[in-house]
Amino acid sequence: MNYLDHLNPQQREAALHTEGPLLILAGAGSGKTSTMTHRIAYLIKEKGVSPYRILAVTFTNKAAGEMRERVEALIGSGINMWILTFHSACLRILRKHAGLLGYDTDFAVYDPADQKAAMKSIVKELNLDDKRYTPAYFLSVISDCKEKALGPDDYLRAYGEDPKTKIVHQVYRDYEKLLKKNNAMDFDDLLLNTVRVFQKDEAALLEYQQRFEYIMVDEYQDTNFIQYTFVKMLAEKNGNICVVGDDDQCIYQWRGADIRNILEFEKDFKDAKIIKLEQNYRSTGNILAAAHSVIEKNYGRKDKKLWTEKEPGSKITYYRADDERDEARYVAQEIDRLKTKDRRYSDFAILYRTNAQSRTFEEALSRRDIPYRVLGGLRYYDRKEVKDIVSYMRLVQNPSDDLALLRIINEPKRGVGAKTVDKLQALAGVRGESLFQTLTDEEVVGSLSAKAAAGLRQMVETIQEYSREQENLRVSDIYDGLLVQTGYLKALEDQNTLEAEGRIENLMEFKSVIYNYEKDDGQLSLSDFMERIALLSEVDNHDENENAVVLMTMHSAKGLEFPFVFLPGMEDGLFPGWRAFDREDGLEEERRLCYVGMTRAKERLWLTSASMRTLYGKTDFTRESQFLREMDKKLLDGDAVFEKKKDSRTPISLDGYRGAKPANPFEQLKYVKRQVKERRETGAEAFQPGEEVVHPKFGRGVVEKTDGKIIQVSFRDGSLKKLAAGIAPLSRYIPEEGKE
DNA sequence: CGTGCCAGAGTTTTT
DNA sequence: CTCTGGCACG
Repeated sequence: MNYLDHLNPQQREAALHTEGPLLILAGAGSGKTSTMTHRIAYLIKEKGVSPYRILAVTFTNKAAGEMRERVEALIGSGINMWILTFHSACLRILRKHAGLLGYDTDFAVYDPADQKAAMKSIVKELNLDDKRYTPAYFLSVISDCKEKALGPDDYLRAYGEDPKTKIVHQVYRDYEKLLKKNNAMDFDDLLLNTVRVFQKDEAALLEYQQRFEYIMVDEYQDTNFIQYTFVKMLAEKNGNICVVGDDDQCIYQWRGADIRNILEFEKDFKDAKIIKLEQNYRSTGNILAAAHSVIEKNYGRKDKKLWTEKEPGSKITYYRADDERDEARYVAQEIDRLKTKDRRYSDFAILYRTNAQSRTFEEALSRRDIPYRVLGGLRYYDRKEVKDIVSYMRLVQNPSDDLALLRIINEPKRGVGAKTVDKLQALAGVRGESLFQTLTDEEVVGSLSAKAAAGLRQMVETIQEYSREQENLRVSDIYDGLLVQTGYLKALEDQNTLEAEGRIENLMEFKSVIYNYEKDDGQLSLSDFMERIALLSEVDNHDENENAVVLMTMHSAKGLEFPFVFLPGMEDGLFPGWRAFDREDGLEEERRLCYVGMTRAKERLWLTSASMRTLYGKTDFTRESQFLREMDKKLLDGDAVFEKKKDSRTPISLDGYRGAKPANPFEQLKYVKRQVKERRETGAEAFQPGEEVVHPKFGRGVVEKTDGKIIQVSFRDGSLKKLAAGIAPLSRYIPEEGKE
């Protein structure tokens, strides 16, 4: 059992406690994956449990992949064990049992873009006022319902009948009908329908209950009602359920995650054992303490406090920027400063609250030639060109996929407009066949305009050809063939714009995704491939080996860690976001998000804010974030949060604005803006004589004098250099903790 | 049918 | 600001 030796006592206890319900409260960075994988290894190796009888569910493909890897490292590879995401586990079950609900087992999985397209057609059909009722609105209500296992009628019962709910009810029903007709399920259906199968078919439920003697659930704090139900049904028989989570990291309540699932685990499962993992192996003491000083302000959390054997490390650096560009400039500068040769760019992460913040950082990083990668935002397979080509592939796989056909019927342009499409749809409806079927009828096609007919014939032929040959071709060949033969690639090339170029690049990138899958699985079939990408997200695509600074939202960063982390935009209204004040526990969730963000950092953490920020074209003064105010100030360094500490920059105060009091806020704003601009242009923003600075090449030094344009610095190596202000990569020297 | 202009909206989003 | 969707015009 020596492999359990690396575990600390609590971890080991958790790994050894295999029978009965177990809740592992695993704080950030407390080695929960290690604990889980060792627990699995213990079950298999020591208790002789067949891997076949173990189910481990996670939320992300990444987490599942990592867990599998680490289990295999412990007990050898090639194990037939279900280590899957909730969705892929359900997909597997449904591929077998969906017939029970009136689906073909080769049903399609609709991603959000498909859902939106489907919903749009419904809203259009019902002639609803699409100002008041957007597809997005209905989809969010429906998703909400499905997470709570409410069908259309249940919805009406739960929310009462009024004009509005009646409309939603109607739309919900139509949506369900449409999906069923297209033999498709959306993401929420995967879970809901699995539960329905279990409810409907006792034998099926029993099959899985008996098979899975041991069940493990990761990130339990983020489970919603339907996931909870799924787990509970499966675990009811054996009761050997182990859930791992951290109520402090529940950041998806707005998506239906129910924090009560973890808080009330002991009530749900009698005689549950609870083990807390409180030793943190990730962050330095100061980072941990600062994060704790924030999260402890929350009510209703399980009492726990992380500790570490690590040294306190540097304090948290706080920088109050003039505006968002100054903020980005500062971050880029800090990265330059700390990117020494034994560091990689991928050691740095910039984690923001909203995707809209990424742009300024991209600009600042490019300016310094710092490589970076933005994750999230527009998702990979949400990009138009990827979506288009995937639609072609879907058609090859299943020509009667009307939604896919509609998407690409005029992409590239074939002279098929709305009128033609309406006509074709009507015809297909009357004949009771799919659109594609209708298009194979030469008589129908012949009646269209010459241009449209020619284009469609070519398209139909291509699809049919690949459809026939898909068994004999590699996915990448199908992909290439479709791009060329449909004229899609050529149309992009002919555009000859920067945008089209970017799209082509994305298509090439997509091809390398395909290659990667083929490398793993030489026999990869088109349907295998489609299955995999259906449940893929961009963060899964993140290549940790790429040497680039990582930019993403704090939400996406959950579960990741980086030596150096920047949390920009620490301002009331941005973080916590102004919407957080609507909901009772909105602030608490934002605070948890702040905790998640801070605990991503291993060595150093920066918090920044901008005193002025332009968002959506509007510029406003900001107030430092409530979370900054809550944080233990002893742990902060750099610009003062509450009292103005020594700040080498001349602060832009309104003192210089004495002329026109009583001050008009609008005039004041203009004044400050002018000052900021002036500083940026003259580069006079930063340095005063006597100030300690640091240069990536010359090292540390002291500013001798400056006229705003040229800064004269005497460096420690004895050299005296004249540097161009605003251009030379000079930064203020920030002492490390414990030194000087 | 395709393009170009304007109005309106814009947290977070594991699958 | 910057993306999207609807509508009018060529």
